[in-house]
Amino acid sequence: MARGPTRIVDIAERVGVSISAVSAVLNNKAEEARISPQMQQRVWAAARELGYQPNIAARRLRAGGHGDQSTYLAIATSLETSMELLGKVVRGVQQFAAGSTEPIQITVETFRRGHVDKLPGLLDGTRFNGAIIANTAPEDDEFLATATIPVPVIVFLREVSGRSWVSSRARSAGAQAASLFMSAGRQQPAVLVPADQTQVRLERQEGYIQAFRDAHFPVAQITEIVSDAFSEEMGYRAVSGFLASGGWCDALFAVGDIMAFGAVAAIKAAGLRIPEDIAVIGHDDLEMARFIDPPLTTFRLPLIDMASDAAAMVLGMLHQHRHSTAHRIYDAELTVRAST
Amino acid sequence: MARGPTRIVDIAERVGVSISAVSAVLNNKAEEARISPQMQQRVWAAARELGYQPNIAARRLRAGGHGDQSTYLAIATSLETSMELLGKVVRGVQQFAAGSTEPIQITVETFRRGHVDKLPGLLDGTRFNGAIIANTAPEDDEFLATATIPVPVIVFLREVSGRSWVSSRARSAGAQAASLFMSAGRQQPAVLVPADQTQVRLERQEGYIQAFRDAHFPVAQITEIVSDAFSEEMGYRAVSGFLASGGWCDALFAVGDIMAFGAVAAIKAAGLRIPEDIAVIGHDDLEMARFIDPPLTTFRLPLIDMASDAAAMVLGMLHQHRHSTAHRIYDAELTVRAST
DNA sequence: AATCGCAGCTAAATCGTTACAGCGAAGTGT
DNA sequence: ACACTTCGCTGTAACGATTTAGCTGCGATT
Repeated sequence: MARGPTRIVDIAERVGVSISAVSAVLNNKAEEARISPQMQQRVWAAARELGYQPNIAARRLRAGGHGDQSTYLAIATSLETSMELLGKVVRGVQQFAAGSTEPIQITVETFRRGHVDKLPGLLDGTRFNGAIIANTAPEDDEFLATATIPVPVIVFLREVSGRSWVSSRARSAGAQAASLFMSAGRQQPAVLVPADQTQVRLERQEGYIQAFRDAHFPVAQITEIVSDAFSEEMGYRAVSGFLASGGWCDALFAVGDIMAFGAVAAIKAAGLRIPEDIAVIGHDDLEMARFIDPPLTTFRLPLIDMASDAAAMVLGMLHQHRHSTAHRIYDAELTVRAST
Repeated sequence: MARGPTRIVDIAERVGVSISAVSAVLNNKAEEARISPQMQQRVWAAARELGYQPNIAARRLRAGGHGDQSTYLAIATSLETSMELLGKVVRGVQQFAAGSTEPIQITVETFRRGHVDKLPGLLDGTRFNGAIIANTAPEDDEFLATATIPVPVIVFLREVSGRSWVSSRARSAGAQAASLFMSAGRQQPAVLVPADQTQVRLERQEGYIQAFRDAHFPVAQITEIVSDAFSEEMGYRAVSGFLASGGWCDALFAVGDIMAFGAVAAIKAAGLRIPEDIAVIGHDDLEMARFIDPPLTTFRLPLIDMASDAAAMVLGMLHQHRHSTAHRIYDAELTVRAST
């Protein structure tokens, strides 16, 4: 039993029959192969007792001849994330695959945030031909920067040295939010960030703060409101807590719409008006941003195009057989709505 | 060239070297295997010219010995869907996998709505040991009901005859919404549904309408507002159009929160008050439901538990080697908020 | 008595890759 | 002149499943 997973040959031995017979039975081809009913029973019984699971890799290898030998492109993401990003990435990659001449199989693989090193197939190349990795934590980025990875990999919305990536000019978005607030004459800016920061969101924050500095804005400190997690709920609690404890600001930049939604609800619940008392800017332009009250001023990244591009880059690397890296940076576009 | 995808042996022949040598070079093991630099160059060049892609199945089969021979559990979903459901299903399955003694690999496979029959690996068992299928269209359900599928499959949020499924008591949720409106003395109920209905949402609608009928509610017709798609935007447009064209109702049940969000915005934009003029009930209890203005009364399904259950059922079927079916039904729980 | 047909199997090839155990030639040391 | 090492490879056995082409008895037919 220490032999590891049960194979067809194990069943064959136990029953005392050939592996062809077992295969026929298990594939419901017993009639064609003229296997007697009692033999079928014995095979099924043995399969159940031994806990047989077909080996998918072997099956696919065998079937591969006439079937689809396509390129496997993985979208790897950590789960501790809003699914909206994943949806757009999948859509973008599909868009690329639809326009590609070669057949591409898209799979979504998941890893625990900070544990991308355990992503199956990443280090041994046994799961996919290439991958787009999104939602990495700093530990993941560090791992990716130093590890030897046998398949082409592209990092999404991160800039990892030594790797190819597709990212955004995050600082500039932050700076743009800052100048919008400054030109509106706001006096006390704040920024809402999650405790588990990601690289691009951190850069948005930095760009925002830096822009005030650069403009010699007469404020000693830009208030930083930290939310326990990247969610509506935590955004709400962080801002509620801030306001309840006597905090004050008249301009709030949330580094993600999800948190901005919570913030907007918190501000209204505190009896303050948006934008009169506090102006709010978000980032991501989720569909919901237009439908909250008031509609949210926010930045939008062309995520679908970016993902499509990332897919093209992976395929390019795949064909080059080179270890060169490529990078692409996109700008976020600001949509001004009633919240500012 | 008509041979299909390039294999290692093709490269070996072209370069005039053994396949072991090629393998060593391509796996960056050239140093250990003592392959001369010029030979490495020639191998890489040939690989590039021939467009070599390693066969993942073969690699995994080979590596399988010491590696992870785990059970592959697929979550298959159509893409024309909000990702929020997918996220919860993935989380539920992961939760189950974490508590399971045997190693389970989770993959997300996608299909085009109405084309689940083209889902790779579904008919030939070459991709996964078992699958949870969500977001099917009626055509998909029909296919699943009649097709011979070699792997255990469980349908999520659908009741497909001849298959195992995990679903919800959707009619009863609709009926509950109706009785809430009736007991509040509402006069003219309406229901907001998407044009591309799904089974559970259709049943919510039917249960809602039936409940009014059963109560001999004095209304000839329950207004049905049809949204072009299941999205905030389309929900908004449908309700705006309805109100602008002189339509009237004082109670609206949206079969999904996403559409309810659009509806709420539309009602407010039309100058009507919620719930004074129109009461609104949604379904799904998305996190955002608590943070819109007014907070939305809505139903919640324990999707994560349901998905975990579905995973357990697939594993059960896998071990039984039986073609029996199993079913589980969950009730939605109503959370009353300010929108009613 | 020889042949035929059929039931009920078996043997072996195959899919593409990797790992491991050599093997001949050239160079080095004594 | 001989053994020994190093270099630069080669040959082949797996990995686990499916498929195709048989093969062996046995009863029935001619």
